Amino acid sequence: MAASIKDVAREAGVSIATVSRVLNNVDVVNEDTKKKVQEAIKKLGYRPNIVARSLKTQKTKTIGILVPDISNQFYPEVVRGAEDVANIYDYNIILCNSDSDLDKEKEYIRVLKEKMVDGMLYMSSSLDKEILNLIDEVEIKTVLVETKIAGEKYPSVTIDNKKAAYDATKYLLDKGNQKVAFIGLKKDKNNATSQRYSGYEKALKDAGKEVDLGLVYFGDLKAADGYNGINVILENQEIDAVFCASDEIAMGAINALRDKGLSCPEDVDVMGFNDSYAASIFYPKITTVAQPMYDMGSVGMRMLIKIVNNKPLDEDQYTLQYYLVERDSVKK
Amino acid sequence: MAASIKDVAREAGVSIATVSRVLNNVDVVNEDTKKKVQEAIKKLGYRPNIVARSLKTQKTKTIGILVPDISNQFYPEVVRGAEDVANIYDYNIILCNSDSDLDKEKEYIRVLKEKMVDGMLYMSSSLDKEILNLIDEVEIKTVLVETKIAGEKYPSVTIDNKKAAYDATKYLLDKGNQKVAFIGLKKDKNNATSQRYSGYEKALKDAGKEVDLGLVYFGDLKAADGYNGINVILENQEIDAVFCASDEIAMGAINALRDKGLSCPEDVDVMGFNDSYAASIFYPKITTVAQPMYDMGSVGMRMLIKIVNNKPLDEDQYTLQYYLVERDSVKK
DNA sequence: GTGAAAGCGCTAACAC
DNA sequence: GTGTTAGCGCTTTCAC
Repeated sequence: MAASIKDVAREAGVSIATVSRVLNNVDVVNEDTKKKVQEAIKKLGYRPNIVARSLKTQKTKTIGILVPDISNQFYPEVVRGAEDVANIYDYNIILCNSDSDLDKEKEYIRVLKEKMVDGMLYMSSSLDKEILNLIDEVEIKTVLVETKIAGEKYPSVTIDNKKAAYDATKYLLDKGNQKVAFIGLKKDKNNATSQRYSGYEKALKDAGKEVDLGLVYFGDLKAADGYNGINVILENQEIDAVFCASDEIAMGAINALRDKGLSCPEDVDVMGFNDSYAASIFYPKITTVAQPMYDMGSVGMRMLIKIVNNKPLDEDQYTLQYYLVERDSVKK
Repeated sequence: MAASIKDVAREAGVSIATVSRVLNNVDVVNEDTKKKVQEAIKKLGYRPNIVARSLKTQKTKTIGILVPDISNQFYPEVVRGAEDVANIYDYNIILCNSDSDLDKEKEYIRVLKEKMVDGMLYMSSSLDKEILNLIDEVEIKTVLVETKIAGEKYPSVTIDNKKAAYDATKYLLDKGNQKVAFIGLKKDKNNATSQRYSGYEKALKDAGKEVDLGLVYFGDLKAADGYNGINVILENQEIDAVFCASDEIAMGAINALRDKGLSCPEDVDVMGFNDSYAASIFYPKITTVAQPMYDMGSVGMRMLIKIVNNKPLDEDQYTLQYYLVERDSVKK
C-alpha cells in the first residue's frame, strides 16, 4: 500500500490535520512545520488519495463525456479539445461510447452519477426527452455539445447547422449551378445534423427554386451513402452540383461520379461538411464547411468547469463559427 | 444529496449491513428482507456511491488509458475496442492524451494512481525506461498496447510490425517492381512504427537488393510526409513502387505522384499501412496492411481485466494478426 | 499555529 | 439471518 497521510504525519512528527493543511495550502501553517511536512512527503513519495478526498469533499475532479462513438470521424477532435481544457484545470475525463443508444446512455449517466463525476459533456445524434429528465433527476451538471434545446436551461455549444447548410447551398447556387442535389439525413427536429437539410431547402427557396425530391437522397453520413445517393439520383436526371451533409458522403459521391465517367468539379461540383482530415487529402481536395470540432470540445469543457465551480457563464448557448473552406471539389 | 445506504436502511427498517448484503448479493439474506430492501431501493431511486465503495474495497472499477493523441487516426478504434470490453465487465475508462510527452505521461500516471485506477492500458510511440520505472513504482497493473519490451514482464498486445513491413515490401517486389522506395519513420528500437523500416530493409536484402538510401525518406506519419517524400525521392531517380508506413503517407504520396503527372498504380505502386477508414474511400483505394486496431484495444483490455482480478493469462505477449488488403493502389 | 475527532458512504469482521 | 462497529484516507470544525 502506498503511503497515506498518516505516514506523512508520523514521519514529520505532526498531526494529519497539519499535513492536510499544507496539502491544500490552507490556513497559516508555520513555515518550519510546512517544510518538515514537505520533506516527509518527498521522502515517502506521498501522493494524496483522491478517492478519499472525493468522498469527503463530494468532488471527484472528473468529468464524464458521453459520445456516440469515439471511432466516428467527428468525436476524437471534440474529445481532444475537451480533455486538453480539463487537463489544465486538473480534471480527468471518463469516456463513454453510447452508440446513441438510449438504454446505453441512461446506464452510463447512472454510472457517472455513482462515480460522482463533477459534470458531464453530452453528445448524441439526437436529444431524447428521457435523457434530459434523467439528467435532471441525477442532478449532473451538463453541457450539451453539438445539439441544443432551444430556449431551455441546458447550456450548449453548437454551430448553426441550418445556416451553414444554407450558405453552402447558396455558394453552389451562386456558382451558376442549376440542379443542386442533396445527400444527407432526413429532417428531424432534435438532430443537429439533420438540420442541414432545412438549410438546403431554404437556400433553394430563397433562390426561387422548388425542392425537387428527385434530387434528394436520405441516408446515413457514410461514404457508402454518398455513393448510393449519386447512383440513385443520377438514374432520373443529370445534376450540376451536390451538397453533402458530411465529407464522407462527399467522397463517396465523387467516387460514384467517377465510376460513371463524370468528373468533379468539371462536371459536377461537390461540397462536403465538417472538414475532417481526410477532406484535405482526398483528390480532389474537398471544398467543405469546417466545423470547429476541437473548439466545440474545449469551449464546452470550459463552460462545464465554470458551472461546476459555480462561476457565472458569459453565455449559455454558445454558437461557434463555421467557415467555408474553398478547395478543389467545386469550380473556382 | 442523493439517498445513501442509511436512507435505504431506514426506509426498509433494517441495518445498513443488510442493505449492503443485498447490494452485493452476499450471504443468505432472508427473501422477505431482501424484498423489503429492494423495494426501498426502488422507492428512493437509490444507487450506491462507488467512490465510497472504492475507498473501502480499494478497487475503483476504472481503468486508465494513456494514448498519444485520440485525434490521431489510429487510437480511436483501439480505445473503442477497449471501452467496449471494459463496459462489459462494468469498468469505465479515464482517457489521457499524452502527446507522447514524457512529462505529461508521468504526470498522468501519477494522477491515475491518485485516482486509484485498477489498471492501465499504455500506448505511446516509444517506450521510455523512466515510464517503466514509474509504472513499477506506483504499482499500477499495466498492459502495453502497440509496443512491447521483448522478454520483459510487461504484458502486451502488438502486431509484428517488422514482419508486416517485410511482407508488404515483398509483395511489392513480387509484382516485379525493381525500385521500391520507403517513406516512414527512422529506425528506433523502442518504437513500434519505426520497425517497419527494418522489415523493408530485410525484404530488400532477402531479394538480393541493396538498400538505396536515395529511395528512402524519413519523416512523420502524415500525408505531408508522403507528399514531400515523393518529391525528394523523385528528384534523383524514378521509382516503381513505394511502401509507406501509414495510409496517410500513402495518400500524400499518391497526390504528389499525380501532381508530377504520374499515376498510381499504372506508373507507381503504392502500399499503405493501417487500413484506416479513409484508405478504403481514397481514389485509388489504398492497398494496405490492416492492423486489427479494435482488437488490439479489446484484447488488451481483456488481458488487463484478467490481471486486475488475478486471473491467469493464457499468454503474456499477444501478437495479433495483420493482413494485407489488396485494393487498387498496387497493380493486380 | 496545531491537534483531536467527527464524518463522507460504504464493506466486512465479528457478535448475537 | 441480521445488527454493531471499525475503518478505508481524507477534510474540516472546534478546541486549545
